[in-house]
Amino acid sequence: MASSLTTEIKQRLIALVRENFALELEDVVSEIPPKTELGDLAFPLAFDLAKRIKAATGEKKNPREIAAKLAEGLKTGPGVARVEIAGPGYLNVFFDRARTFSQLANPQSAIRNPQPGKLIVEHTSINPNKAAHIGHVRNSVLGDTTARILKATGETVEIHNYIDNTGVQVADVVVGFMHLENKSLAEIKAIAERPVTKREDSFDYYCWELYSRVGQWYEGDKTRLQIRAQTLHEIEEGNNATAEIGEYISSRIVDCHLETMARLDISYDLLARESEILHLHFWAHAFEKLKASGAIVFETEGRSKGCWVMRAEEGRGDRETGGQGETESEHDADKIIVRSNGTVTYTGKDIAYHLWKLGKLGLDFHYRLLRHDHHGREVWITTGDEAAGSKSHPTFGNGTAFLNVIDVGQSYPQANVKKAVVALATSVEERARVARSAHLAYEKVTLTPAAAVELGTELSEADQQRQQIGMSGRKGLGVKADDLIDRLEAKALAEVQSRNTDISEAQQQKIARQIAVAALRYFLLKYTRTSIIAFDFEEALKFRGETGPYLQYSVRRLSNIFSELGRSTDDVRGDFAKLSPEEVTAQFSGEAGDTLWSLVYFASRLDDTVQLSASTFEPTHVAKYAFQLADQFNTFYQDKRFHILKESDPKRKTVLLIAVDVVRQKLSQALSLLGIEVPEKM
RNA sequence: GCUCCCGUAGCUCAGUGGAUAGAGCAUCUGCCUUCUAAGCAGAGGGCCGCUGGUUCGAGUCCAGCCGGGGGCACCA
Repeated sequence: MASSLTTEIKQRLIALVRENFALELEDVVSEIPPKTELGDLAFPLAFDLAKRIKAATGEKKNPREIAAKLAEGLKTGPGVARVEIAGPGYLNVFFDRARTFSQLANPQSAIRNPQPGKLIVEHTSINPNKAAHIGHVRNSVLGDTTARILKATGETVEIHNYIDNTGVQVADVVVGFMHLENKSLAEIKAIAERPVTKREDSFDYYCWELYSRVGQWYEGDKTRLQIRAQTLHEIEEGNNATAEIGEYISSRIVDCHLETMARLDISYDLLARESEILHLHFWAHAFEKLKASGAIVFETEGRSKGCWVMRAEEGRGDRETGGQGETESEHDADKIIVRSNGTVTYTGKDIAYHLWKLGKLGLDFHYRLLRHDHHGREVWITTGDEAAGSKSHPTFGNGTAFLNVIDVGQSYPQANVKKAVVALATSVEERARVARSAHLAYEKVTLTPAAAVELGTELSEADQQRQQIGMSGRKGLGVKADDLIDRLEAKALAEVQSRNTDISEAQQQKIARQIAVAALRYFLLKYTRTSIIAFDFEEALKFRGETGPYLQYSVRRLSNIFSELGRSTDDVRGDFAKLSPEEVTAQFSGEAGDTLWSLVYFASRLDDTVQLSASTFEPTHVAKYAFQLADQFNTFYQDKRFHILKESDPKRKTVLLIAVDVVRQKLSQALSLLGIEVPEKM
């Protein structure tokens, strides 16, 4: 479409530069001019060429002169209406609007070129010991949306949710039940399985509160930390009563998390559990491979004596004058993988897991079908028990690269994991593929002081001065995901009921849910990954302005035009096919024509935006695009010159309807990529 | 000490080295007899943290400062 035309024009420019100036360009930079009047595509390349020509021949050329030469060769090509030289030497290209529009009018199939290999996207990965909070939701929404966008570019994506069911955080809640509440497994089960009439009764909320109490309990007497260490040890060991309790609690909490995420239309292909990584001895295999490859070495001296370490980047302190400090600072940066007592660190286990993700470990999990998600798709979970595993499970892992959505605080261990995995790649090609793996680091969600107060926290004077306050599971301070979704749904329901009295209550509730999801997902996607979100209730609960509901409302308006019209889009396309290129062109001329064209042209840029988002793993680009397209449409919609249904000229009406249909399709696609559904009524 | 991120309108944030730096919110002024108010039009509001450098061109790249937040365990 427009993007293929861009590529074509770039190729022709490269050829023109070769013919006219005997220079070889690898690529040509293009940009979108700030105003429609300046054209559809601008090339600032004449400035650069002037310099290169001078360097090559000594001849001084005016950029405008160069641009004029290129314009001469460019303006005769297909798809190009005209070419202008602007300012100090911009080459501005105007598309053949009728031709571009007609191509857009015929929706091509949504199937993209399938890409080779499989990307493993890991997201969510919440410690299974308490309710999910808004920070976890940011992770899940980023991961889910990134996966949707990658799939749209033709990638095969497998979605994993890592379950750290044998970690300290689970141990803490086990300690809470066993030592603070003196509860047996049966009693814990009674709590977890009791009927839930209000949100606070649910098990993950119970554990949220208990976890915070355990933190205080440790504070009261530090020797109690020994109980935690012992509990953790028993959980890791397995096959004992403590481990059984840990297994039960973490499994129930995982169920809660899956329900929470399902509310936001988020699901997974596989839940990979740490207990299996331990019990199936993934590390032992990884250790042999790491040793054999030289990726880790045994330290015989210095502060890491007796440990297996991964060397820091070599050549770090080369330019130092070479004092005593040099070797020490070099070795400071080495990452210990196996401690001197022979036990493996977290990073070591994570390396083993990631070797498995890429099919490089030589071991596999056993799998069992956990459930069918809200769309009826299978969700699998790992198991260490071969007998419990399914004989006919899908193939998991064996990815060409992994993408981990993990908060920015984990950058250091994540970098070490990738370093180790890349070091084990056996060929240059494989290294290149694996190197695509990335840590999709995102910033935290913090609380504004106002939000913290609203959650019932008493702030110290120092905290009141701060711009933001960190959430803390340990302190029980945070915005629980289900609470927030509940509030959004309640607010949305009130809005829906005030506007749509003619539909059933069930229908009102469904719409309210869709609006709540849109509001929350868009709220989390409108920020770049690296921006800290200081959570504010007022901001998050907004349905106006730059929000998800605004986008939904825009699509509703687009669709209403067709329902009021009472004709199908296919029908209108039939009319459109009968128009001559001249008749279409006529609608795109003049001031009104420019306005119409800029709307259509912006709509055509969805594909480019999706590519940008996919290559940078930054879903916010699609979110911003959707908002801008909706914004532009709404302006158009209220423009007196474009009252579509009242349009008396049937040809003009047809063109306007096709334009609206193009915008509707692109906006709907964008929303679908963002995980936002469009309600039937609003 | 080393390292990563952030600093743009009153607030929250966009801004692939290019043209007159944008949006939402908030404030103010208008617009519901409609394909249209979960919306639209308009107004005000900016030493793009500071100082240098590279470049035809810097909010964007480089260096150094200033301010804020992370990370740098034989923790996970």
